[in-house]
Amino acid sequence: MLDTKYLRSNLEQVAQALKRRNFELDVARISALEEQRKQVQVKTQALQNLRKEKSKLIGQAKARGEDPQPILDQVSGLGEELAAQTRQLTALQAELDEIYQAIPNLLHESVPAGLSEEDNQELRRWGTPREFEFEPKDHVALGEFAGTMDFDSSAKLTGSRFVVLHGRLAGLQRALIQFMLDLHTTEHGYQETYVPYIVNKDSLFGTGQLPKFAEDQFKLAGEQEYYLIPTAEVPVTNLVRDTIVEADQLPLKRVAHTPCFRSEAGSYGRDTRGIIRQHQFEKVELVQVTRPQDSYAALESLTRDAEQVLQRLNLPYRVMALCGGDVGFSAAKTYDLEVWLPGQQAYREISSCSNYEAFQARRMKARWRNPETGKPEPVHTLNGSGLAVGRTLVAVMENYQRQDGRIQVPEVLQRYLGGIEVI
RNA sequence: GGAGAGGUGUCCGAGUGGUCGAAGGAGCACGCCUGGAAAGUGUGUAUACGGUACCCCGUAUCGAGGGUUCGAAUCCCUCCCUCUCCGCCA
Repeated sequence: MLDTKYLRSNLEQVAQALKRRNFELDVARISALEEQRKQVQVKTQALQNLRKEKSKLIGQAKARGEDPQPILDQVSGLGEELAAQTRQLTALQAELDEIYQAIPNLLHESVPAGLSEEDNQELRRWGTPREFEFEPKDHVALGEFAGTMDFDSSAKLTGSRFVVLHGRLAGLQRALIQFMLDLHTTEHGYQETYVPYIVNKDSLFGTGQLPKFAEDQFKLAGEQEYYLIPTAEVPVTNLVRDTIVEADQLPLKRVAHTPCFRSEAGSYGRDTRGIIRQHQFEKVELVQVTRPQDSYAALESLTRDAEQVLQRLNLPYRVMALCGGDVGFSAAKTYDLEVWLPGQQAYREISSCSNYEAFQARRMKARWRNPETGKPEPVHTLNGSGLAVGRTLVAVMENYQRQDGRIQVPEVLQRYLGGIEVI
């Protein structure tokens, strides 16, 4: 959510700024509604004031043992008028809230112009794609050859976009998770956090998945309105919802491994082969909560923390600055890490690191006490995958494959697999 | 699942129909005291929206939503959460 005060007093500028992300703001409608709201609000509050004054007089009259009837006569009919005004005000506010909640975050000035992912800007590359002396296979072929990646079973158990991993490959995924958690907790200063995989709608609203992206979520049946988490960003960031963090507690740096659940509505044709796009996947997520002045430095360091995982695994990647049209709804700026996949002969997204500035914090009422003003002010929130485990597994399989179809175990992972070097 | 207690400001905590945005304390900020500090002491210290404009004024908010009433933190209903005891259970 944008700062409504700022939005109201800078409507035209905001509308102009939002064009960079291809979003049309209905300035005329908002102005008209706001004007109406103001009128109704002033009238409502005047009536409330009148009621309060008269009620006070009644109380005082009664205390003196006088007959309050004359004053009671004065307020007859006031209740209905007030109720009508209140209904109108509530309706107007609901309409405005709906509009405001659907407005995406403002972009940081450094975000490159552009409308689609073709306009994303490559910032740097690391590593050199390996020269194969044979035709490299993709992860599906490798997994099926070894009998460790089983789509027949997952289709039987559940349906499409799920996978069953067997034996050493399942172990390799577990090793990746542990490696990532260990790296971020021991070398990058993140505190490991375990969180629920089911959250309520307030949490999803706080990070911006609701109300606009309800169809992307798995909603549970039952009396409670519960959802499976689409990413650990939701429970971990919402830890600071409705709280005031002391200045000396910032930055908060948290890392969590969770499964993630996404309906993938609207991506029916895409990435149907393999485990690139699944309804359920593992992810290690980095979350930071910072003072506003620190958030862009934090975005750089958080991105480097994610990059470290790829570097230690010796996987070639590139860093992309997403263009205005490709930055997500809640983010002000996003870097994507794309890993080289020999099976696809392409760089594919494996991490997305974003600064949300105060956008999520305002929705969540997550604040810190600014020592300079003494006032509670919204914090800045950031998160990034460090990394998407399923896709990292794909990258390891494809980059470390041997001609015989077996997979060399990256050195940093061997200690997690009892020292074995090949699976 | 059964029985009971409770949810109030940054925190603790009083308040059971009217003068309550809310006693008291802690914390924090500023001042006094001090060579300096501690102690002591004085003052201040919620958020949102609106009006007016930087001086204030109004309205709302005491877990959430509804109701009763001229008037609700206080009474009634529904829901959520926390704690204690019992039962069941990984």
